[in-house]
Amino acid sequence: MTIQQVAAAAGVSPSTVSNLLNGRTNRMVPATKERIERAIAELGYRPNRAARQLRTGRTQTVGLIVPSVGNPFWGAFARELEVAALAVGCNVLLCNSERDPDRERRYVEELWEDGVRGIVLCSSLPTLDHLADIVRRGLRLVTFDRPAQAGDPEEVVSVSINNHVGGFLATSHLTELGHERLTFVSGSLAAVNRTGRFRGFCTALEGADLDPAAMPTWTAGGGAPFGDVEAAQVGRQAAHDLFSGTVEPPTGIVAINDMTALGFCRGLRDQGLHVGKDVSVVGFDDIILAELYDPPLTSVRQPISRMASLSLEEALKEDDREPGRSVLLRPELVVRDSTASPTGATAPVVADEDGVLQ
Amino acid sequence: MTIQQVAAAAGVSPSTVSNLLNGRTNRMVPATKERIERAIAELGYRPNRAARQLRTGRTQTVGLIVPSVGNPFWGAFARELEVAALAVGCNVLLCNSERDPDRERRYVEELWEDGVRGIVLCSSLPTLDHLADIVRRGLRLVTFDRPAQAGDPEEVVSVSINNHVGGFLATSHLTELGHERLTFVSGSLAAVNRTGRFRGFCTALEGADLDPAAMPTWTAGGGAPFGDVEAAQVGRQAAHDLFSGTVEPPTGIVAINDMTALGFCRGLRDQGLHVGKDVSVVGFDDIILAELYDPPLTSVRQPISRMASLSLEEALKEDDREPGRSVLLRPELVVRDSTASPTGATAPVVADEDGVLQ
DNA sequence: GTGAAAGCGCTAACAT
DNA sequence: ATGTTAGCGCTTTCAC
Repeated sequence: MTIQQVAAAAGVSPSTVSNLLNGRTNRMVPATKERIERAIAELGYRPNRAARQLRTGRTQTVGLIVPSVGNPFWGAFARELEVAALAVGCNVLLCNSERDPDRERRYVEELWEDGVRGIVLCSSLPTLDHLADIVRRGLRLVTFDRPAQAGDPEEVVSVSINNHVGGFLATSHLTELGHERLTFVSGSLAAVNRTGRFRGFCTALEGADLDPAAMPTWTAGGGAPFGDVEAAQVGRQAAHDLFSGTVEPPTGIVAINDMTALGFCRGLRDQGLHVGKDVSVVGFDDIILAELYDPPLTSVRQPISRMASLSLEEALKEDDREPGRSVLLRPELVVRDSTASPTGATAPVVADEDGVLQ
Repeated sequence: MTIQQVAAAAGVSPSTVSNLLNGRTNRMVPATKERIERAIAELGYRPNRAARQLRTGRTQTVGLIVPSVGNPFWGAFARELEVAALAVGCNVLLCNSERDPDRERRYVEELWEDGVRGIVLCSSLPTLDHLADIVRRGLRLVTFDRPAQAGDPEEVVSVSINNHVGGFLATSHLTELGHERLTFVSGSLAAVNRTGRFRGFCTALEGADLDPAAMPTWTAGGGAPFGDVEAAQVGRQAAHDLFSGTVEPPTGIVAINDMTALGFCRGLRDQGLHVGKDVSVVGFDDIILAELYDPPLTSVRQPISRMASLSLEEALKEDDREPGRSVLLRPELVVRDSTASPTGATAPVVADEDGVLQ
């Protein structure tokens, strides 16, 4: 089934069919349009993408590179992006980078050669140096959860939440409950979003007249930089380390994400401690399992649906770029049962029935 | 960067370069080979896919259609499939069907037009009628978790666990613990894998001299057929219904998957009941969160890594098809703390440290 | 062992 | 308002 056959069937030339296919219907008389449309329908014709792409150099595909779809947060985000893409007739090519710059580079090259319209990149690595040349060659790159950094190619746009605010919300929730010994638990901090959250943690502590430097700290064991799937393992390890050492352990935890938070809760349980009673835990992302967990996890929610459509929109934009544009959305704290005041009494919190803090 | 320029730089014709690119190195003298390879390296040449595909009609892409990557099980599977694909230089195009036949059909058509080598389909719908014509036109279709059914196009191959065995393992674990009132909790049973699990449930009951028909039943509320993301909601609703009615509730639950099981646990908690004490719950899939949950969830594990590589392999096979081939792998029961004997005493179970039943 | 040439299906100047 | 035409970059007979 080619455009030629359709043209023959409709008694017109291929270019007229092509014009119809590309929305230039103003260049033909309605009767012609109708004839072609009938021919297309009858023959069940669908244009060949490879030919189209070879000719125009463009595709209807965007690439999505996430650290790991094994992490439900990225799964959920991928799904939202796909919904947005579907609505505008676009495909999504999904890749897992495991936050490995080499692998990321390889995927980006691959996607670029595939002719993707743009790439939504979710790994938040400290620099984009490994991708700079491709961006300079014209790749439209959108970084998700990684605001533009000094040194980034200026063409890159970004969509993320304000991680500083997120870290701040999580932490001040704990200080307001009366916690004075807090620990920020994360795997490697070598990701832009992570340092943002950590800065928010420090800011909130200072706002509560607490000294960040005086807090019990935990650092992911050397060697293997944990991937996203191992996030839970990180949390579990942290709980073991923090509660079995000689240092007085914290009463509240801010975790880098929900998987880590849930792993931490698991680690607490390993030691017979109770989340929400002995220790308060705040997660980040508000994945679906936060609500399901026992106890339901207090978490900082990211508006992923909105973020997905914004990311897609940016990834598809043609040339009217606004270089270096960063969109920062506001996260919201969802208070559930994993946090309470350190004495055990729950502090009064005003929240709607979905748990969103007012 | 085109093949012409490489040819010019190496002082040969495009066809010789093409021969090299396609592994036909036996057709040229080693010196030529080397010269071309140097030219390719120096110019940083990479073949244009669109042109290649237009010419050959083939791609290096496989399609993957899952019910929803929002469900961590599918996220994990997608990741495994990608790993397998990466190893053989293949791309994966990921789609969420939400188990909607129309959407599925649309995606399959889309992928087919995109020239994918094959499609791995994970939705387990009762029939493949909506895809029969495309399969007949040559689409290489692999159904995951959906053994071939009577009426399927014979070209379709399948990879799945033996769901009957899985349902049996889950259920007999409970009967061996002494449970006599069991309920199978699932959303719509209109999926092949689901009926298999349910049959295993019945078989195990009969093996324990219990009458399936005498068990308390629960059926997903009418109207909206729950999608995969709503699986947790299904479980929660089931817990509410089963434990607030006039019928004597079950002491053990076999859930269709872990998300539903976790939702069920949440629902039990809503009513002040304790999983593993008041009620035993077995899930299915062994997603990463099963292990993290409180209490850790007993679940039927699917060997997804193995299943992913098998699926990919089948999807990529050229013409040497073995029509109707079904690969059935054996699931294994992972016993954790969400199951115990109805009296509250834990029955002795022999398991290795990872919880795998011996 | 290597090259010339045709053409995959489509689009977009450029005619008319 | 519609048609003619020249490729996009590659593969693959078929010559030599």
